[in-house]
Amino acid sequence: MSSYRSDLLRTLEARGYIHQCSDPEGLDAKAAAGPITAYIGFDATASSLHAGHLLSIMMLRTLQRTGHRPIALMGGGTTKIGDPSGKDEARRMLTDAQIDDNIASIRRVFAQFLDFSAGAILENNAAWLDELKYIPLLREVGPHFTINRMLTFDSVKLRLEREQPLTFLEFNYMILQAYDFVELNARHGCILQMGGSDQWGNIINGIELGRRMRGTELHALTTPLLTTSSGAKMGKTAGGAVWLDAALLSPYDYWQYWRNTGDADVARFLKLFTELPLDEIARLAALEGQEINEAKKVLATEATALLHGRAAAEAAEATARTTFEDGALAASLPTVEIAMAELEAGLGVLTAFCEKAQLVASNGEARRQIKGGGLKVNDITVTDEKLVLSPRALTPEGVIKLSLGKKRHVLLRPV
RNA sequence: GGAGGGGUGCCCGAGUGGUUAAAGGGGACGGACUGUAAAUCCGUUGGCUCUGCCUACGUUGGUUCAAAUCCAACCCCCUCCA
Repeated sequence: MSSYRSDLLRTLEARGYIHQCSDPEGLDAKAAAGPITAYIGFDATASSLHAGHLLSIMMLRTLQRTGHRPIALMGGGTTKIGDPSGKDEARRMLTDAQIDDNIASIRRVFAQFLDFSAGAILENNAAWLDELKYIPLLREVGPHFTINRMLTFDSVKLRLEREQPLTFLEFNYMILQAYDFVELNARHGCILQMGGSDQWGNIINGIELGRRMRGTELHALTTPLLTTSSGAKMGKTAGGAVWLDAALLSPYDYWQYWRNTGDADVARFLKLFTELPLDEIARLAALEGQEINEAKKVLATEATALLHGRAAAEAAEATARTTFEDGALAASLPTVEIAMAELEAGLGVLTAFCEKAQLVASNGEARRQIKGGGLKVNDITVTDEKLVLSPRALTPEGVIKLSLGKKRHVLLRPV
């Protein structure tokens, strides 16, 4: 298997990043001969990237670490179209302003993973797509695409087969993504586009277009579609998506996400989402039973360190240790401040959990959780929804610990 | 423009006048078991000032003691025809 000569492909292969590659030998030869430039495109649909994007981000990072040049392409232009791949319905239209906002906050994530002072490039395809003129584009690109072939792509076929509407707007997406590849080749000598396996069709279109328009040889490399071993898509958790933004998901919660990885996924995730040497990972992966929890902690800390920094990662680990292993009260748990006067006046449990701590979405949910034994105050299960918290509930540390289930805790601190 | 089909809760999907906050499944959350895992089992899954009230089955009106269910108009989607 490890017949690759280039450091890049050897690393990607060994760590499990490769699903499909258009021309492994050819790409390997180029990567072995000298630095290559490769890109991955990112939608600007949401205000932050989430754990589902992490695989792509790590791939760009690996690229740079093995001596090549990564381009993170913001889809400022293509997001206005909407990729129909894998979707039953067109997504709602975003305004230009929303897209710009999203891009601004997404850029910050890349600053964590890539070194722009060392050659990494950040582009936004709005820079060229917005300027395109319809007729010239049609004449330049149109002849290279046959409708016959476009209809065979999964993204299109799926919609047609399921009798779901596919608008002309979305139908154009693949053309623009193909155009991006050719444009990046012209601008930066980019010869490789990477992405998730669902992007294969789109990437191949870019390769074809490059060959027909310019006679250049381009390459595709996709990652496996990442699911947990239980089949769920990556990147969902109790509170929603696993955002790669401390403002949307705290480093502590991010650490918790990785800490709760299923046994069957630990080795795979260590290879994909940390930069530990493979022999160290092999040692961790060999742990069994309760000991595998050690491997999960390493995974959580390493993954968190990449995104939020080593200090934040270790702080999260320490908080978790105090809370779960020592059963003690960690002052570093998420904390919500309330007015002392409010507490003195008596604070209803429902209000405390819902309005203050926001552990539950409504008073009704708080009631249900109480009936199901899911809420605790200072580690004592709440049995009466009419319970009123007063300053007497304060622990010696001067806080009240509210818990939903076993894992989610919030401290109320009167001020 | 014409003919037909369709729009139900987070998602899928049943329901064609009252006992329907609405079957079933999925997902999600909680509990038990554990190892802060998986699998399994159990419970919950619109809101509130909660033995009651309010909001909800594309939108707006109407019929009726009573509508997701009947009628009208409108909006959107699909199929075929022009």
